[in-house]
Amino acid sequence: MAYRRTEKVSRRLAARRDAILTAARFAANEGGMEAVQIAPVAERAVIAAGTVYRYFPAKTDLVAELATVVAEQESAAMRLAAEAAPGPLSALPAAIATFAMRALRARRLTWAMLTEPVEAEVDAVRLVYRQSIARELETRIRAAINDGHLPAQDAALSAAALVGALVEGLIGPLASAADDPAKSRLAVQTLTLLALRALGIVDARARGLVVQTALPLADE
Amino acid sequence: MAYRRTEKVSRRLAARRDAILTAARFAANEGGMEAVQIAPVAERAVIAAGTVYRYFPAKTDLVAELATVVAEQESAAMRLAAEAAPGPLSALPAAIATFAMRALRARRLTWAMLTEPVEAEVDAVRLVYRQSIARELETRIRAAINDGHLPAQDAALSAAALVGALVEGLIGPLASAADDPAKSRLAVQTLTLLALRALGIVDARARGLVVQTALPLADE
DNA sequence: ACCTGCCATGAATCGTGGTTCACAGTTTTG
DNA sequence: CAAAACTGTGAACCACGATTCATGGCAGGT
Repeated sequence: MAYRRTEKVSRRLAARRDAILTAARFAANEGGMEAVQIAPVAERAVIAAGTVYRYFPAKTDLVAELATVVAEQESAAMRLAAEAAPGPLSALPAAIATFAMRALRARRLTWAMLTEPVEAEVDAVRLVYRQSIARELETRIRAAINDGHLPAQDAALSAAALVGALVEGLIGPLASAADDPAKSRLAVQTLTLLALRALGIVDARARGLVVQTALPLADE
Repeated sequence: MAYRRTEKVSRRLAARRDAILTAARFAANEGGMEAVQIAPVAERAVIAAGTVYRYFPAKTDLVAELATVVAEQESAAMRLAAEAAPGPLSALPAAIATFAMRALRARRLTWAMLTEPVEAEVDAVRLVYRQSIARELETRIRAAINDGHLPAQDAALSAAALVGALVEGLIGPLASAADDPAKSRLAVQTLTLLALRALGIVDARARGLVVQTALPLADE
């Protein structure tokens, strides 16, 4: 035996792997999925194209991992926000607005992960992200129903619909929300309100909840 | 001078052009945008690949025309349904449900036209479709607001959000709506209800409207 | 019938981007 | 320091799909 991977080397490898993922993420947030190409990503990570394949067997795997990472981060943020809320009712706007704000901050990435298409393989992979977001919402909707804050409804369907509404309203090609923070904030509020009403909370009440929810454009 | 295009020939050319468009539409509804490839489309239209280029200078143009045609058809259907309604309030569920039902009937096509991505060029072209649908809804929303049936709101934003909600709920990758007509019908109703609530109609009233609206799974 | 163009054809060409691989450079161990 | 095992490189390879074009027909006019 003549070689065993040292701790130091392991760290370097891990760092490089991260660099690749980060580069991919950057690319996606800049030019969408089509920009996630091996050569450019490699360049950004300051390695050779071939090297990428030492870390990921195929591009699909790279994208898959990217989707997983982003999905975890985003749903964690939503969960955190929801759990910080005083009750299941106010947890709803908290989760919704959190998703909305974060989506707005990295809109191209969100769009790429959620909606922008690609080859079938990659598409399948993105399901992960979509699902984790929807599931997070679904959980909150269920809780609110159980507590009697919402009329009975198909929570999964409502959750999916809300994801669609938020994405389309905020970052879809029709979205006007500029980079202007004031406008963004307004858009988030408007859509949160719309989402709450969609779930069956009457307008007046929903407005109250939206106002209550701080909706700060906080940084991570 | 020795040749002038005859009426008969013109007709044949037009027919062939239509055949190509139809083939493309078929392909899109079957395998999404990636299936809209020159060779397969040509084969379906029973012509050679090269011939397609006699009718459309580039694939993008073909897709563009397809998008235009579909957009016109769909928004016309929505308009028709809305105008047949007794008033601006019931025009809303009519337009919404019409879109929903038709989207469901040709889900892959709708998805391809609306959400599935592709190269930037084609993407730009699809905007036509998206916009025409959203605009149709927007018109109805405005009317309902003017008549005092809805609270004041950003009609364009609401319209975009609704398109997103409907698409995501009905034909998104998370949608469960099977081909089972009963389930489809239920999904359409559920989402129409959700959409009405989102616009600010209270649950009970919205339910009434949904029931009123025939929501038949009619054919064109 | 016979020129004169338009029309259709489909094999060949091109461009793009993922993937491979023989070779060069590093690390680890004895 | 040499051998062994691994890691990095980037040019070459491949597959795929849009687009072109030389060629073979067909229709329209004389």
